[in-house]
Amino acid sequence: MADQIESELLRGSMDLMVLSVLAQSPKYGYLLQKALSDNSQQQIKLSAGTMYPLLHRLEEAGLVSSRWDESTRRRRKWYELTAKGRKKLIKQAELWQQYANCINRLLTEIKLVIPTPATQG
Amino acid sequence: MADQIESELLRGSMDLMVLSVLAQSPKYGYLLQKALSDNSQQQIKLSAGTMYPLLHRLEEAGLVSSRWDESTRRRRKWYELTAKGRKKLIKQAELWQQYANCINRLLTEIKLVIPTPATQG
DNA sequence: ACCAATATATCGATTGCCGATACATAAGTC
DNA sequence: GACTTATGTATCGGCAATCGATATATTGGT
Repeated sequence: MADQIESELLRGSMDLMVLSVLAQSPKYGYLLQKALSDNSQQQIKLSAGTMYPLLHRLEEAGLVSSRWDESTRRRRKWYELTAKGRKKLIKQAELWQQYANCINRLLTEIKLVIPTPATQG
Repeated sequence: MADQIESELLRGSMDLMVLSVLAQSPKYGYLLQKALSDNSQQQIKLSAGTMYPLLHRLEEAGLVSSRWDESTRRRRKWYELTAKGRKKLIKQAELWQQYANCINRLLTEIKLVIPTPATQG
């Protein structure tokens, strides 16, 4: 089916996607990769080289917190949203809606896109 | 009203926006800035430092062609889409739709997870 | 004479993305 | 036993996009 989405378009919204997947439930990195892939019909692949630095940045910014789990056979670092992270997510989601509406309006004007009812905020 | 959209989210789709605005009609840089701003309810600002290199890249890639107009009092460099540029735009627009749908699906799902905080024990 | 708007352009700093690489354990196969 | 694949976290270097600052020049208004 649909190919993986070009990285060009992804730039800048990886944070939003990671935050939204973590909002569903806490996850460790490897699980996050799978979840994002599954949730996007395998269209969005988050490489390890992108993901781990990203998670570290999110933690640095206080948007997620992490905790090592050594009780399992494989050591895993679990991440979960902080209260700050949830607020940020909500804000970023609203921003995204605005942004997407802008682009859709542009594309609609040149008739490349069939107008869809505006997504609710 | 709505603020200008954060550059974070914009990264990677400036090409698409510029191509779509140029698809409406040929424009020179300064006019393109105004058009993009107007078409987005002043939400998207394309700085000169971003735009000119971007236009040069698009030309380099054969997606737009340029022509100096010296007949007016101010010299202007007009840009218009090439056939290749139109094809690229159509392809990018489709890709955008896919991408936007992915994100929207993610954001829709978390709304089930983040309802009102009232019911939380 | 002065200042804002128009018009194009480059440069450097910053940052995000990603392939390559490294390391380690676990599970399955020949 | 040897080999491969999957799981799991992490860093590094290269590449490319964004943008503020800066430069240059003309036009129009007060």
